Amino acid sequence: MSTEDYRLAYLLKRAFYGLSELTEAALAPLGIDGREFAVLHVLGKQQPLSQQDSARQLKVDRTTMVALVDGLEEKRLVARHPDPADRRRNIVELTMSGRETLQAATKAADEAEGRFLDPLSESDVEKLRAVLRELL
Amino acid sequence: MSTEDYRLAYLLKRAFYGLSELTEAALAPLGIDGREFAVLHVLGKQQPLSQQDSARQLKVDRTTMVALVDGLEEKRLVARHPDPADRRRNIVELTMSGRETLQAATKAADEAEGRFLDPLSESDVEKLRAVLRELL
DNA sequence: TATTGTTATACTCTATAACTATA
DNA sequence: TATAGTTATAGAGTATAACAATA
Repeated sequence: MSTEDYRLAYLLKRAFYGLSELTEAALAPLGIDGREFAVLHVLGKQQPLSQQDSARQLKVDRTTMVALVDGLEEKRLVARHPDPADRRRNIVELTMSGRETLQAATKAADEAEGRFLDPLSESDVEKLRAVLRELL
Repeated sequence: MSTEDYRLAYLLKRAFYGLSELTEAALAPLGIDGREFAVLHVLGKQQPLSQQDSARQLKVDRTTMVALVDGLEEKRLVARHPDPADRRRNIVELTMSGRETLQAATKAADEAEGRFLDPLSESDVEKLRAVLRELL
């Protein structure tokens, strides 16, 4: 029952990495990792997006996005094609298989999240989400 | 006011990185970064510690710890000496300057944390800490 | 001139394997 | 044999700079 003055940054880091580990393990059988899931998730919410717009939403560099989309395209989960309205841009869209994988991945990630949040009451979970959203 | 279904992992990551950025900036004038502060903090709570024990508490690899202690020793914030009871071990201790830096760094990090948590009420802050501790 | 995507490159952080010295 | 610290090395993940195509 010690007061154990953990730094907040330490608590947040441990929580993030703890959840990430569970999520990565849950996604592995689907052949994707957490970063790829994040891309699919963003595209699932708002399609179509250019690579640059996707990168902005994920807060990653556009050069990072190239490699990320390369990987997903190789797996046939997304497709690129030039934007007719501005041919400098690549439109990135989920394929049929990408939509299916997104759905399965969302279920797997939700289950991992559920296990991670198991020690908390429903109201604590809601409170945690609300407080974290407030901090954005 | 949209429901904006952010993934929990995304919220935790953003919170962690947001706080980290503020903390790194607050520590920079003291000549240390967040990881070095974490080492000083652990040593401040429980001294003396071997390198390996410090590494375990910080959940980093012992090879990572070598470089970390190298840096802090160069800055004369910690000192290493062999444990007389077991000469394979290095005892790591804060120097006088290390204690002073730890004190100043704690103040700076607390202020950064305060700014980060500014949008929350006192009770929300306590709740956040409690819930995160519960998740460990 | 500015922007998008791309490539090559470099940097940071971390971990693995092999070595040494001690136990 | 096993452990603590060290070193060399390699692997993620990310960012910077430079270039081609397009606006």
